[in-house]
Amino acid sequence: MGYSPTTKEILIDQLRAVFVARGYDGATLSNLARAANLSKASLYHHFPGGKPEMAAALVRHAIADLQRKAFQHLSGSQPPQQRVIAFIDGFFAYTDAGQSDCLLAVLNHHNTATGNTASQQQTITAQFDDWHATLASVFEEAGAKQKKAARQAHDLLAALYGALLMAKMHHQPQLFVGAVKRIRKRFKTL
Amino acid sequence: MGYSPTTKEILIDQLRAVFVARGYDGATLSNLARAANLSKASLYHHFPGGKPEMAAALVRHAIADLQRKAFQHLSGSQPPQQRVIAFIDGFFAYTDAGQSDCLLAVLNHHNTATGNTASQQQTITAQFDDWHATLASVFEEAGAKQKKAARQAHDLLAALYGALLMAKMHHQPQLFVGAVKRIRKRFKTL
DNA sequence: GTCTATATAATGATAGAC
DNA sequence: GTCTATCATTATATAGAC
Repeated sequence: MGYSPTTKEILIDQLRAVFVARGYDGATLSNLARAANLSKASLYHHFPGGKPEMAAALVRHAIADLQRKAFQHLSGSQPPQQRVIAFIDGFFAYTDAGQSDCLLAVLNHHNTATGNTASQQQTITAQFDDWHATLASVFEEAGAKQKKAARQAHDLLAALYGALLMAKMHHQPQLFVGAVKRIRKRFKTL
Repeated sequence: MGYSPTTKEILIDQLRAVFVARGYDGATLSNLARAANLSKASLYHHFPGGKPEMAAALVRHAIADLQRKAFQHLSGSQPPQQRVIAFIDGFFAYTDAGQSDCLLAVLNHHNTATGNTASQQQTITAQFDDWHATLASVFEEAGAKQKKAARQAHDLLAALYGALLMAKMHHQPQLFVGAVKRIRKRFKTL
């Protein structure tokens, strides 16, 4: 049987699209309300704290989503090489084959934005530190020493996010598809 | 004798810092005026077109800066391998060793922002397409076939921008230093 | 839960003095 | 070239009816 998203999950996804496309400051309540087919007042019913609370909920949701779709695969019982590949494919799925940007990367940028609390940034940074450690431990399992494993983990994440960014700069989401294929090959033999 | 920046160049650099830190929508005229030690009205004297004109001038400036510091080195008379290394080092210098973000990447994101004209995005995209072609041609000179050279160029740019982004996500600009060293090694033998 | 209407603050932008 | 003062618009946020 299929998965039925709750109405709140639908709402969150509609809001996420606006934040991803326009950034924190570019996402106005009018934009958000229009995307959700709601009035601004109704948005305040769902998120009494306004935009900061929306962003906080979206960040939590995005972290859970990326964890479930990609990093989850690093904790399986398969050999480490296979887990890394599964992670890469999961990340590919998370970005919708390069057509959707990562909300965490988008929201992380605005360091000093007005209502975008510093704690949000801290949450994102802490999560990425954690993810990096998880990925590095898999590379250690595969035989790499600690420092090398940390470097490999960093390079893999940079390659994925860099490919996503470059595809966006060239306005060719397809470039991400090819880039991920090459990243896959590069990390197939650790 | 040292290089003396004009007052307008100083102004542009002050404004650039705000746009890089806060993005297009997050950079308010109050922010910009404060950073430049000017009133909002004075900013309109220098840029009668307001924020869009500022952004246009900043994009032109950033393109010239990145061209001069990094991509310029691809057009030398040295062997292609040395030119690629010089380009990587130039990009490293452009980002101030990973401590400064690339304005072009920042402004490219906000696709549908209010006053951020679509033509600005087109300018950036066209410039990156051009830079990619230049870099690919150097890889071709080094012996790679057309398609492989294009892939190598894409992967190098993705690696550099990805490393910059990841260092920012982890709030550790130092990570960029190490990442660039590894990118250097990886592309030393084409 | 959703809406209309409204309050308050901030933003982009201009007029005009110096 | 710079400023203060001001305007029109938009933004965030709330009140209160249904």
